Amino acid sequence: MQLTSIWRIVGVMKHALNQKPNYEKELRKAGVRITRPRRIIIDILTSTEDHPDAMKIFHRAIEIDDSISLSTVYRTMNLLEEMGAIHRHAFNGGPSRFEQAHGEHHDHLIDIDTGAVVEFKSDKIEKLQEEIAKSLGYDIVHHRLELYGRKTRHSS
Amino acid sequence: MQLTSIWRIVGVMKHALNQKPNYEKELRKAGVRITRPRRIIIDILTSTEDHPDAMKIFHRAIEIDDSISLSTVYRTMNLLEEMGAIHRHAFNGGPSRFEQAHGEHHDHLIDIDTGAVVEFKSDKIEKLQEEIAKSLGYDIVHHRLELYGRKTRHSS
DNA sequence: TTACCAGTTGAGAATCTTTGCAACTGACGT
DNA sequence: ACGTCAGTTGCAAAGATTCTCAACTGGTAA
Repeated sequence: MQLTSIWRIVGVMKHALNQKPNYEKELRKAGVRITRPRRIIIDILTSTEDHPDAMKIFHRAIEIDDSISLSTVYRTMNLLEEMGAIHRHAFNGGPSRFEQAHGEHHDHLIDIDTGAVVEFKSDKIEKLQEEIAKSLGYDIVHHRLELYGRKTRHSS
Repeated sequence: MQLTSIWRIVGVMKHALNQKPNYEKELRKAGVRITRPRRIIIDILTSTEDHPDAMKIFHRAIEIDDSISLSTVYRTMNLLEEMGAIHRHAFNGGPSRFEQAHGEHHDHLIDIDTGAVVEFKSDKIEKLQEEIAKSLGYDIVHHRLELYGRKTRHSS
């Protein structure tokens, strides 16, 4: 898998660095209260490699503290998404699934046949986005870029 | 509002041209059956300027044919979204709202304070997307780019 | 360490969206 | 025109997500 200067596969870095960002500190700095349910949910998200949906997160959470409610899971997912700490994916009508943002922003390429997600990042695209927003009179707070594709068929 | 070569505001074109794309023909060509409910829903979408949610579309639809069901509205919205004929927007937890794609693909800048949507298109960004997908071994089927921003504050 | 209070939670109701299935209907060939 | 059948539909039920509100609890300041 080759890397060029305009983008790189963040998934690679993720495993290479293998260190959890300190979300607690970050969130606190942003004025978010760190409660017991939130700490547990964040722990679950930072220590998994898959893309669980709300119900799955809920089940893992009540194993640690069975007083946590599903509402809180949903509320926390929305909060973390707004804070940019996690990303949400939705495949053909199914429930939303989440993954941590690994501290760094990145975009997604979704395989429409398998649902597999490849993470990548392009500074060039981000720069163009800034340009566009500026000329429309806006400052970008965050963005979402999802490419939906299918594996290239080589001469069959 | 100035236009440059890298992007243009599609919303402007929309009003300037003011002509409905012939979705029926397009969809038929793509192998989609044009049923009575679908025709009605498409008519509603192509003749409105706002961004109605499923319930609103449903109510407008049953005024024309009261046998149409809400499920069909939802199913049709999903179908049209997959076909690229409409776009879906979701603001802070509320129900999804839809708008026709005006035949041409375009991206969105969403004002996080007001929910206002500005449509734009950048060929440069699309080209970069193609490049990235190709080097990851994929062909892009469609994509979604949403910028979330806030009006730039000028020297106050 | 304590009291305070705005922000958060749990529980369940409400809302939004998808699904299963039997009945129905476009599109196509005759 | 007519029959056929895969694709659609309406309905009801299930599933997913948000909301309401009284009770609770982090963070802050005395």
